[in-house]
Amino acid sequence: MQKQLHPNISVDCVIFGFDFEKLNVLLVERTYLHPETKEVIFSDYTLAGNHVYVDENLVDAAKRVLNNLTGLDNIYLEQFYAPEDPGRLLKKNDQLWLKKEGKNPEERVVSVCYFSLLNCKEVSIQKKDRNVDWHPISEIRNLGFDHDIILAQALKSLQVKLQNEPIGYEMLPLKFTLSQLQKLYEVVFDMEFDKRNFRKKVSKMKYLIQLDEKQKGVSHKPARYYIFSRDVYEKTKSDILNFSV
Amino acid sequence: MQKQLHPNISVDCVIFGFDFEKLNVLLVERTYLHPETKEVIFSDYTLAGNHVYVDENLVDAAKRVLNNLTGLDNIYLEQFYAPEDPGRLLKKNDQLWLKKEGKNPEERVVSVCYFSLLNCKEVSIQKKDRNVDWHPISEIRNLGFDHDIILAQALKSLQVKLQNEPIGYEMLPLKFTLSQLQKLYEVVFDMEFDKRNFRKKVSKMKYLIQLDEKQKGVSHKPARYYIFSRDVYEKTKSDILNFSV
DNA sequence: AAAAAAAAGTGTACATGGTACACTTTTTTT
DNA sequence: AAAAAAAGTGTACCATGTACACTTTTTTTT
Repeated sequence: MQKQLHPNISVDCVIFGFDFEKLNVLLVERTYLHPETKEVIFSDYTLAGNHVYVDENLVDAAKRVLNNLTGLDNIYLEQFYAPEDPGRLLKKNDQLWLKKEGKNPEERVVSVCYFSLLNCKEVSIQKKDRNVDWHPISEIRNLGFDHDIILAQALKSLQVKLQNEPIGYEMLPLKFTLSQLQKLYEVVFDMEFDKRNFRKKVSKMKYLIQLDEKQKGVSHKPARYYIFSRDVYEKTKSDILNFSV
Repeated sequence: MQKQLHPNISVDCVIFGFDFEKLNVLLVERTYLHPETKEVIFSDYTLAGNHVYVDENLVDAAKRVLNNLTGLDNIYLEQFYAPEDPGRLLKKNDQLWLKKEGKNPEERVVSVCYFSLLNCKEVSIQKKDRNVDWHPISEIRNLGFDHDIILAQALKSLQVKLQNEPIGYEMLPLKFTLSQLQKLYEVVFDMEFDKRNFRKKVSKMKYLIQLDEKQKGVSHKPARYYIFSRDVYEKTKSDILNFSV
């Protein structure tokens, strides 16, 4: 891998995190100070992203961005979109920011976007010099660049994917309870589900394996733990069709 | 739109066409002759694609490529993938070809890929100087560049999309029969369906509207024609969830 | 020690949707 | 008039989705 960033190619990462209560997205604060007076000209948030090295695989670049913020490797990543508009970086604030960052603000940048899935509780965010933190998805608006559009696409793609594959486990700890799993589906789809029906449904998933172990330290009846078996999943998944619309 | 192609950004189009019998893809023949002896060094096929103009929207570039080959506007287009490998154009034949085309073969090119849907019978292919034609998807292999990978992704994306939205109509004439619609689903999913069950299923789709008109000039009982009503579809589509895996 | 609080865990009846399956009808061709 | 070709049609069974409320287990509080 050659150590030079390509001026026209970037990746952006929509990093979803579940904290057992809400669906969150990892955002980077962007505060632009007046070059002389140092007063705040604007301050907002963006997704995590970076240009790719000239000889770097796109998904490797996304992994690098993710590793930079979380210190983690082997995180679930899914390519979902590339913004189409050549004017995607031309808003006034974005231009100021790009200049400050030493970029040529006129340069067209095609960004290939990935979403990744994490359990908030198991990540320690590597802040370094930047202010990086989880934000509940319901409260996110007015992101920098075209990142509102990218985030909206990411959520749709996550929903489609979660309808078709059991990727929710990527956002849960190794051992989790059925209530936690249900809450995860509820926050991703922004819907509530009936507890008995949800359990009936997941009880058919053979790759969901009940442990003898129970929760500890909770001030109510402790729940049974479950684990996800990738092995069982890979062996039992069958390509069922239902062109439902 | 500035009339200069960006050296690092391209679009590729997987143009699917249905001919009432098979699923086809529009391919461009690529024959490389020895610069002096004019003997054929290699000859194969590629998807349709082109670099984008420096100030051109990606989807507009895909529309342009499509219009170039078919003369058509307002064709269904869906972005589905961007190849990730920086070495995607480095195979020997591809390098020869790029040089011949006046491109810098060392230059990294990120391609954003679209699939589009057509009815073969309603398209007259604009061959110009190139040999462009429909190829049954089952017979396609060893495409140039990384186009085998792109095509495989396109087919998966088409299947997912067709399971969730009634985009099959994009590959049929305005008026079509239920047998034609069934055949379309069969070739896309490479499965056979039961006629009665298929009809029971589509009879629930209110945007499928039966006409009084019947087929003419067929040597058997003529079938009723149906049309797709986008209006009815848009009004009745409800976001039903089934996280089925 | 008893009561309250909190969430876990459980079953049934009904409606809807999927699946397996074969013959009659209508039209053209011979 | 008969044959060929594809259109068109219904039922029984099984699986899945949905609506719905109480008991159990544990901790916390009094």
